[in-house]
Amino acid sequence: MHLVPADRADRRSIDGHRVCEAIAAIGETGRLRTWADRFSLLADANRLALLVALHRTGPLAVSDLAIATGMNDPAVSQALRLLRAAGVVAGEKEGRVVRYRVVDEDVRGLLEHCVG
Amino acid sequence: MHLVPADRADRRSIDGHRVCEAIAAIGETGRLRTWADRFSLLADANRLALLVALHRTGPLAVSDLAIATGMNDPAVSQALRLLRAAGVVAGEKEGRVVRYRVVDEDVRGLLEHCVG
DNA sequence: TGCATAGCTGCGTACCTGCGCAGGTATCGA
DNA sequence: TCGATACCTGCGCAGGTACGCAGCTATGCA
Repeated sequence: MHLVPADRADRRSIDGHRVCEAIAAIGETGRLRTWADRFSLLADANRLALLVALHRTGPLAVSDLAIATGMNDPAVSQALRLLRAAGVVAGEKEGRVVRYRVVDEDVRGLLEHCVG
Repeated sequence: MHLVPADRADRRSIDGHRVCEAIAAIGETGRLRTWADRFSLLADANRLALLVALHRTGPLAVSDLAIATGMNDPAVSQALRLLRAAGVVAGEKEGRVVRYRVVDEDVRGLLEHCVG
């Protein structure tokens, strides 16, 4: 196996065989980047609290989320905008109330995995 | 249930009952913060690549990790220092080579969960 | 038609993060 | 002993992030 790209083939390795194994383990970087972005969305305590609340309680309004988490309204709105842009949550407008819910299955899986 | 803290009890809620459910779902913020910190460690594509390589290949030297990921040596060293400080990886010195491995079981679980 | 409410947006600030560069320390071979 | 190697550290820069404040739009009620 010669999995080391040409631009770094001249570097001396401690164990070339294991380097190739590691490259194979890493696989395509695009997939890792996707997961890193996902983790990045969960890497903030406030956003994580919003997601856990939505995941376990079901659809919730923005101001209710603000009360539950102790955040300010605009902060909740901005966090939800970020999550919505990433396709993690979706909001449904009912009159002047917007109720959000988690729609990304991968994120649901992560939430289940960490907070049961 | 009156789970809304006194400092935000005056805010009007859309559905007070669901707010209390959400607060119960969030639970103690310390646990969420711990998980957010964990996710934060996986939220960088390079760090994630290092962890995946270590998880699936086993103990690896710093320069081999640098070759496998295409990172610079100091960047790998700094990333490993961060992960080591968080108790996620541990290094074992053999002569002038330091081989790292993943020691945090929760992180191992996450790595299994996302990249198999 | 007024007015309060629910939510969104723009902007500025303070903070954090990742990386490259230069230089330092420790170990091994000649 | 001398040099090369493997790794670590300090520093500075560029870029990103989260949040508060002020202001906006839209909906519903009296």
